[in-house]
Amino acid sequence: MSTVTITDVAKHVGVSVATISRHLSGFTVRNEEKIRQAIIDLNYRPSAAARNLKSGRTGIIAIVVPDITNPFFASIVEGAEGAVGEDRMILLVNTGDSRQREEKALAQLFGRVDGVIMAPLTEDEEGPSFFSQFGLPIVFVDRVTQDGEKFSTALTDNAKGATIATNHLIALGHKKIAMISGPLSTTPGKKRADGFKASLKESGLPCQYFIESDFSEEGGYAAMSALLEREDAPTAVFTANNLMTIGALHALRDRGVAVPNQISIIGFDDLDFAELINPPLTVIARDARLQGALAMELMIKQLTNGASTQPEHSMVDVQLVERGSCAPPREMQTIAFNKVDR
Amino acid sequence: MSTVTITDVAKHVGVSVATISRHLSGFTVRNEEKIRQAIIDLNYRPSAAARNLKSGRTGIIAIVVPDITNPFFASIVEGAEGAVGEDRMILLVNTGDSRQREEKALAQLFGRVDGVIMAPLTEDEEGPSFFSQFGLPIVFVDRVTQDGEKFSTALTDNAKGATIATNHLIALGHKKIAMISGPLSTTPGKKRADGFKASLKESGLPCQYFIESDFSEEGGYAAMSALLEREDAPTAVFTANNLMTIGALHALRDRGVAVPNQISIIGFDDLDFAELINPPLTVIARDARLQGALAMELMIKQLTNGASTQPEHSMVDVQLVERGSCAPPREMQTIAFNKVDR
DNA sequence: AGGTTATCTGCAATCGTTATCAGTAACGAT
DNA sequence: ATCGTTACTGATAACGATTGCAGATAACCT
Repeated sequence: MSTVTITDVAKHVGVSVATISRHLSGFTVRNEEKIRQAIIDLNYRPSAAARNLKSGRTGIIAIVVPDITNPFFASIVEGAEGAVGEDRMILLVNTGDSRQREEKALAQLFGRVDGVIMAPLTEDEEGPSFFSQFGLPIVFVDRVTQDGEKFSTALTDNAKGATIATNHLIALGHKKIAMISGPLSTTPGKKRADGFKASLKESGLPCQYFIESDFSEEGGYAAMSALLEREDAPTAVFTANNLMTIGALHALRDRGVAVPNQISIIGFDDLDFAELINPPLTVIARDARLQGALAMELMIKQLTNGASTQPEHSMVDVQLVERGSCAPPREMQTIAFNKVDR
Repeated sequence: MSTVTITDVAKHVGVSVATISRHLSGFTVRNEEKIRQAIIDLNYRPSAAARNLKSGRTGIIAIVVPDITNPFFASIVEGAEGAVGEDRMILLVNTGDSRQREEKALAQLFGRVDGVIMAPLTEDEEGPSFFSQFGLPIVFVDRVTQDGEKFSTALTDNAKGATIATNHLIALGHKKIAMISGPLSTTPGKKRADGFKASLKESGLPCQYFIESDFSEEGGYAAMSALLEREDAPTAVFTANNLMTIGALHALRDRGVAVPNQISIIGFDDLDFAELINPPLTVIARDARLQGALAMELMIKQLTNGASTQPEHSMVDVQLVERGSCAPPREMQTIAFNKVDR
């Protein structure tokens, strides 16, 4: 427990501190064996603080996420963890969706870490980027800020995902398609909403069931409830992230709305239990772990190549996982019936 | 990007470094305003490394968990995050269920952090506790090592939870009750198994469907599959954690076994979507966030009171959340039927 | 044995900050 | 004018490691 330093080891062996230091950094020294033994006997551990001070490196990479209990971000972190390598560690910061905590964290991180992988809360930044003032290497994951181009990024093909989801519903015959969107101030919020709207327009459908929510379970619940209360309710809904999908499903359940009989639903981001619910949930899936790993690789590349490195942009693909929560709209039958009726 | 030090600020203002340092630590100095301005102009940020070296404190508390993608541990982390306070940060280490990574992490953590909150992989430790060799303040959360008594702990009332679950099934009339258990080498694995076995014994029931698994989704799937293949399959099953519950549910679904009609299931740990599956899942729930917060509080107490502090042990309560996955066994009817038959 | 390398060694400076200590200026009281 | 008190300041020694430099030892060759 005592604080045994390199000097103690040197004295114990009878050599200078320089020799011990050299041994530690892998040089061959004369009393190799004696030193090794002394280190064990004294239970010596080099002071990380002193090393940092000399070298200017900490061997720590920070990951800043808005909400660690969101399985998506947990997977990002896990992926990054897996790619971090032997000689570095990860410092996790959970900003809890608070802009204030995000700022404070970034300020505190300076000097404590070699770089920051982050999913910023919002793209809306007044003036020159808030992040430029810190000389820290930054890699954006999942989300970027306005001037994100200047940094390396590991993003998802959001537009494509939204397009696939929307077209899937359109192909099934839906005309009244709703979207429960994330905040348009975030990258995925904006991009997914854009993809949705573009798909509707391309098919000549009006965009009349668009709700901007907040990526939270509660938000999804509220938005779904609002949609269901409309006189002319939609027949299908695209929820822009996992949490809102859960919220929406709760709302549907609470009101006894049958899926996909009365309403079809497709979510962005797969869920662990998507197959367990009734009916199994159709989703747009992506590899979050891979995305986290990519972000870490970009960071490490930047760290090893020095500040001169050009920013790189990687993107993970999305894909449609059809299960059972989407079906043709009930109106299809009604319309057919009407035709016969005439 | 540049590396502006306290000396630069001192020169810029025309005072000594000592004055700047004093200003930074809150003393009143003469050129207050000038200094403040210089700090902004030069964009000076005190070097954390140098401060650490002087003070011996880092302001960082590590949390070591086996698997961050497990929602339970994610909540633990979130709870701890919430209780960490203004002037400290959290360093997350995900050991990925690897003993090797756990050891390495702990060694690397030394000197980098002021304390460690950890959920160790296993209780089985040969010889004197592995952790004693590090002079780090340690708080165990959810799990302990053999000599855990010497450290502060924030645990769950595992025995009580298992007892409630088992008795719930017994009260419904089940005789053939299975348990898909976690590793008996872990605290929750052992304690929950003990509670299960004690409950059976108390009711005079044999313990013939006990499977020791590994707290993973795959493990739960395999265990459930094995149970279903037995000639004399159980009528109820108690799964010892969230992941294994998910795995078991998948196995049931894949084989088309009806819940709770053919088999009842109760899980330890609530799940976000427990209400969404069909039927809604009955579980033993606890407040993981609270547990994480408690662990952090114990750590902070230890840090502020110094090493002299007596270890404290806190425990979070559990409770039964009845939904729809448990019902009386079908045999009840069969038996009645058989009797009539004779 | 002598000379020339090739290795290894210790000394001391350095990283950026804080703590100690002695010192100076300002001010009021005598 | 002198003294004592208060309130601040600057120089300097740590904190524990790394590293360039110069010197010492060993190894090698003729």
